[in-house]
Amino acid sequence: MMVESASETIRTTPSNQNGVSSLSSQSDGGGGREGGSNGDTNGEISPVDLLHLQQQQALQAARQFLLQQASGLNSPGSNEVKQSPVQVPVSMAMMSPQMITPQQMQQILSPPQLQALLQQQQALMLQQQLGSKQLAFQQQLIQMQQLQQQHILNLQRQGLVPLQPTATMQSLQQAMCPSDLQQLWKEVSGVQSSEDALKQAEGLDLSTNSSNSTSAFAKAASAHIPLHSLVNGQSHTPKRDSHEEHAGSHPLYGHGECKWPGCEALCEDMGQFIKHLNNEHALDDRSTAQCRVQMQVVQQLEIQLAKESERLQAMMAHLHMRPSEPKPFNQPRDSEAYPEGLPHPPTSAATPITPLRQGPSVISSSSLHSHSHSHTHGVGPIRRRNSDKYCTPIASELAQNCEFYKNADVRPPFTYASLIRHAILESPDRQLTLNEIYNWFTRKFAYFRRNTATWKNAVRHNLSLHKCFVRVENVKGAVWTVDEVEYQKRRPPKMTGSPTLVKNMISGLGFGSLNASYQAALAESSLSLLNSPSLLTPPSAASLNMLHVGHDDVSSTVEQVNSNGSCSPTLSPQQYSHPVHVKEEPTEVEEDSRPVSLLAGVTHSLPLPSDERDLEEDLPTEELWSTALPPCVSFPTHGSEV
DNA sequence: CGAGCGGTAAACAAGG
DNA sequence: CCCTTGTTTACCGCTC
Repeated sequence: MMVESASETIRTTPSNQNGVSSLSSQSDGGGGREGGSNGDTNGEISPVDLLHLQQQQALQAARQFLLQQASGLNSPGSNEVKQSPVQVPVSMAMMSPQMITPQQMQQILSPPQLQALLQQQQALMLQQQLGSKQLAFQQQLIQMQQLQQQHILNLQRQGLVPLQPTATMQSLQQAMCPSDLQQLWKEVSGVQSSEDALKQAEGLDLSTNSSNSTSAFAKAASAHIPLHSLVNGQSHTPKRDSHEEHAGSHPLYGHGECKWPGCEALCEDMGQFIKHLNNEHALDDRSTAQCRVQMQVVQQLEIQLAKESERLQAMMAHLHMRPSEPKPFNQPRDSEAYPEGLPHPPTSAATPITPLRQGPSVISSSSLHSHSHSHTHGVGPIRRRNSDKYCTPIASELAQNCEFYKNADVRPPFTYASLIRHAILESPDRQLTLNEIYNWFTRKFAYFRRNTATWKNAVRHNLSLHKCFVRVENVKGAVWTVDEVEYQKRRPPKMTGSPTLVKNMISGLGFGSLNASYQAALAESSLSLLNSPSLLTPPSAASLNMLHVGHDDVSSTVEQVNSNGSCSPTLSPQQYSHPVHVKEEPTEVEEDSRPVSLLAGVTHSLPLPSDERDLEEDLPTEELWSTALPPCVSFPTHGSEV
């Protein structure tokens, strides 16, 4: 009835102001993270340096090209231009070339244009060997570099480019020859162009997306250095993120958080962190186990990187033959297509967009509601009782498809209550303010970057409605905590043995489970474009092991935390949140500043064997088992556990 | 068919 | 006065 129309209006109204305002602080920050990627200077000229040089040349060239275009020097007949015409806005052309700053360029040019410029000019550059000019333009290079990063941030902000992938991309760039690099840029620009077009066609409020992710993106970008070192498998830690450096010069400390896998404990300063490190991560079985896992992670990533690089080269080689053929890796953007595929964008050169039902439970569920729903609210209700409550371990689900949800405008197949709970439990203190919950939603799900009025209302509604959410007064206001007991209580035992459920679960978990997690882990470190068949290649025993563990991962982070202080699910709510531990810092910043990097992602999936044990004991929530269960296994009823 | 659940909408109040 | 936060009620659709 009126509901529909109402929702429609809501959907179209730019109601995202809240999110924007709350997160607006990040804005410009993305700018000059230059230090990271190229800052490390050694006397020697390594291949990496050379590649950087190439990059810079391309950037410089892009700038030159831009200037040329601005001054009307660009000849439309140029091959490169023909390939991907770049229209420079009038405003641009009217500007004096000398006055154009990278920032201005960024503002003037759309990301696709920028990318196109980069690629075109890079091609020109390389061909004409204009490298000799580079010294004269060193300053410009730096600017362009910043521009590039800003641009990437922009893209990420729009959800067009996954966070981690960016980091990986840089690694890849550094590992590839110039021509490859050039090609890569082409690939990216192509995708972005199309995706951009789609977005714009959709009339989506890009600003909305940008609102919350921006700072996160910035951080992610800044976090690419550690990642890079990680991917390279070198122990040498290149110049770390400047932030981290300043914050305290410990690799495991940054943004006020302990970066020990799965920890994320808040530490106000270095001293506190050191203390925490010594206390919580002393040399014990657990820590060593975590180290081992981390090593596996690194190993696996290295292997995967090699594979992906190889594949990428093959792809590029292939595409080079047929430049007209659009890059297949970009997934359909619309929310309809996504649910069909895997949470990890399944489309690839080899796998057309066939509705794979194998995927993680998400698929079945999300496609389920998106289709079964009669609501016309731009987005079907989350409605997904079965999977949510009994089947889909939200934690593992999120762990697996974190990247997917982050970038795809797909409604997560979880109830609000589940999501809220997860958000809260995932927080360091197991307590969040309403606004923090909002931020979590927007940060984790592209979907929740719009229709803010609707879902925020739903969040509040759920918080108030469900007993499992406990409001705790704080010095600085109120925070919400989870009463796990209540939460478990509200899961009726009715589900036991429901045929439907089992069916769902089986189909949901299917064989996709392991691979899904594997992909998820990789997704953390791979470009979305890397989501191709090879990702599905059976992981090594080690990786399997790791990933298997990784499954519990998010839950583990949660559970693990729980196990820290109090371990039993039967504990009182209070134990999940020491009531009066208030966060001091601006939460948005802190939250967003969390480097959502591969490292972080993988980190989550670090629960070691020991942790696994703990987890099982600690929180026999649904999260656990889907993850631990092999595909197609009968499911113990969740209710029976509690 | 009804109960229960989840999602959505909306009214309202309190506080900043 | 507006916005945020929080509570509450009502309704709808879905599943069981």
